[in-house]
Amino acid sequence: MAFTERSEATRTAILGAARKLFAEQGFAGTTIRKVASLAGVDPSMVMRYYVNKEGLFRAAVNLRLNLEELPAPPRERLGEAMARHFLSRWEGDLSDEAIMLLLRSSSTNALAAQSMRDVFTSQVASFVGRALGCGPEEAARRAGLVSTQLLGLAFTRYVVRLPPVVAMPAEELARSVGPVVQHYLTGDLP
Amino acid sequence: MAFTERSEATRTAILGAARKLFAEQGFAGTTIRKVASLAGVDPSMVMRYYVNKEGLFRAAVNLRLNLEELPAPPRERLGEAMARHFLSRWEGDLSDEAIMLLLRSSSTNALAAQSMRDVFTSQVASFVGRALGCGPEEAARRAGLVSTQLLGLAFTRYVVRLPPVVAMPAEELARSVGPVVQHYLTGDLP
DNA sequence: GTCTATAATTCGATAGAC
DNA sequence: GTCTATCGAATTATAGAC
Repeated sequence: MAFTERSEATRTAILGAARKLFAEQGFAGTTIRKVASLAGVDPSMVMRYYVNKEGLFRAAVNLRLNLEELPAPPRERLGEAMARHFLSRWEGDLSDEAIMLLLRSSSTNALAAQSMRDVFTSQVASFVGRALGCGPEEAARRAGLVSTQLLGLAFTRYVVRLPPVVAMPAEELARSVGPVVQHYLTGDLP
Repeated sequence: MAFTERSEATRTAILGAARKLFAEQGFAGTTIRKVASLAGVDPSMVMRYYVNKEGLFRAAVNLRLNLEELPAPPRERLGEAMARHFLSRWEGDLSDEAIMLLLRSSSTNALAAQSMRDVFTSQVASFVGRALGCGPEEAARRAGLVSTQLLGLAFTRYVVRLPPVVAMPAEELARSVGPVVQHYLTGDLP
């Protein structure tokens, strides 16, 4: 399909609104009407460009962790570097809508959970494999354990908003969680 | 209010069905009709006894971690004991509906998130304070960090169902995560 | 105590005029 | 490309008969 500039502007406005609402309210809580309203377009435009609600969600989910941007640190400081990388993505002015979207929706939406699995098996596990120079099976196990900690941090800080976890500055969290990630990366596995 | 035996049986049947469905489908995905159907009663009975959907949810949320049942282990094995306690609650035949309910609903429901905060500030933090004999502020910080790991484990294993985390037996997970919990309990804080 | 009937919304999706 | 009008389904919730 080819699109004119006009339609392209509408498409991106819809997508931006959808990302924001899916991230804030999850899949079920987001309605096509609200997305259209926030984007300033007619609800039928959403259907026209994205067919249905699932198509819109599928387009909105596009999480790149950009782990390749992480400057290769010495092996023994990899854990803290990873923790810092994730926290810096999540914090900041425009907080990472992609991860919040998956975090909020994967509890009740199969497609979101699948996307989360894809991200954390392909991107995280493959990064771990490259960084450690280990086989894919060991990389998957280590990446899985790393994910329990990093996703748990995101879940408690941004979704549940547990007061002591919210109160800690990102820098302090990176120093607390870093050694744990390091342990999962290079420590003994049971 | 006083209730007869007949109404009491209906009430508990409704509550059991509600717990199961809220745990599986979250707040938005659960409908009063489905709850009534599973409980084998008329939908209007649900309204009669629990006023509205929020009242039903409020009644269904009642999470006791039973940390007082945990036999006091030596201080240096507390981490693994806690990890094992949580995993043994979550695993097993009838898996812990209460935590799944909160886990699945707190992403998009404010009441569920509040309940999760209550549980992990009161029950977990107070347990940590007693077990370590430290002040409430330190206990809250340590309990918060412990929660990032334990909730993250539950989230990745039972909600996202990350393959490598699902594949590990509970015993292996306890041995992997135990030292981390131990570190948050008794290690240095930044 | 239990159930029928239905009100009042809301949502996703479609058809078609312009 | 954009919008109006609307369908059909599902939902929470209420009123009232039995």
